Amino acid sequence: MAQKLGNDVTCSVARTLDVVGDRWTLMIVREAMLGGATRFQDFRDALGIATNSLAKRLAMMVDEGLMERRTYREAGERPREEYVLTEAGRSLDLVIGALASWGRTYRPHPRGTSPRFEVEESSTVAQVAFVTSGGDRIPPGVLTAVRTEDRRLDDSA
Amino acid sequence: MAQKLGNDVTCSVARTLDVVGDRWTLMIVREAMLGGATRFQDFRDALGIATNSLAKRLAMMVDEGLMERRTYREAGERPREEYVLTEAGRSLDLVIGALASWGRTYRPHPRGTSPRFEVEESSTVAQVAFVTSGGDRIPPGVLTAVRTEDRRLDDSA
DNA sequence: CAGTATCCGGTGCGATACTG
DNA sequence: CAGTATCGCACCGGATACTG
Repeated sequence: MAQKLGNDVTCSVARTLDVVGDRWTLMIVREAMLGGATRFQDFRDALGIATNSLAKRLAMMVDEGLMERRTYREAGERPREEYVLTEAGRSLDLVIGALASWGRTYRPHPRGTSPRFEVEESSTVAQVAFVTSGGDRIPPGVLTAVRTEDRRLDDSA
Repeated sequence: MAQKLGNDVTCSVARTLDVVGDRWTLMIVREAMLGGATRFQDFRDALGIATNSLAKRLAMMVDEGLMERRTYREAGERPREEYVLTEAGRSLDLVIGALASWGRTYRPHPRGTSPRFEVEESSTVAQVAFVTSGGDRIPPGVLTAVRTEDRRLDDSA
C-alpha cells in the first residue's frame, strides 16, 4: 500500500514520490547506503526518529520492496533482525545523489556532509549528471522537458 | 523559512528535502519544466491542487529561490502574474529525472507519463546517470556510499 | 534489542466562500 | 484571473510506556 499521494498516478514522478515522498524514507535509505545501519537501533540512533515512526517506515519500505527484512544469528548471539536494501532500494542512489548535489550547491552548509558515491576498489568519485544514450555527459542548462509516454522511453539504453 | 524537517541540517540530502520534500513542490517544478504552466491557474488546472495550498507552495518557492514571480502585460490585456523557475529551480531537473526514472522502472504504469529531457534542437534524449569526473558513465550497481564533508566534494568537476 | 500500544499535537491539505 | 480567509480533518510523527 502506497500511502497518500492519490492523484495523478499516471505521472512517474508522482508514483515515486508516493513511495519515497515522506519525511523519513529517503533519510533511512541514505543511512542504509552508508553501510553503518542495518538494525532497528542503528537507524534510531542515526536519525533520532521515534520508534513507532521508524517501525512504520521500515514496514512500509519492506512492503514496497525497498528493503528486505532478515533474521540472522551471529555465533553465540541470539537472533537479530536486520534490514537490507533491495535492488529497488539501492537504485534510489541516483535520487539521493541528485538531492545531495542540489543541497551542496544551493543550500551550502559549512559543516555539511553528503553521501559520496564511489566505484568500489578504485575510489573513483561518481557524480550525478545527464548523459546521452551514447554515454556522453550533457552540460547543465541545455535541456528542455517534454511530457512523454513511459512506454516510449527506454531506460536501459 | 524552510518548513519543518528541523533535524540534521548538516546532511545535504536533508537540507534539500527541507525545501522540496513536501507533497507538491516537485510536482509544481515538474509542471513548470514542461513549459505549459506559468500562471496560477495553469498549475491549478494541471495538478488539481487546492488554491490555498498552491498559493502557499508558490510563495514558499519564491521565498526559497526556486521560482521568480513576475508581473507582465500582454498587448491589450490586463496585467498578469507569472511564475518562472530560477536557475536553482531548473537545477532540480536531475532530481525530477531521477525520480521519474525510478518510477518507470520500479512502479511501471501502462499509461504512465514522464518528463523527457532532451537537448534543445537536436532532440537527443537525456538520461540521469552516475558519471566519473572524466565524464564516463558508471554502470549501475558498482557504487558504494561514504559519508563525506561537503567541502571535500567538488560538483563542478 | 526490537519492536507494539496509546495518546496527542501540529499542520499539510482539501473544500468552500469571498475579494480586487 | 489570482489569489485570501475560514473551517475542518486526516495523518504524520513525537513522547511515553510496555512487551517478548
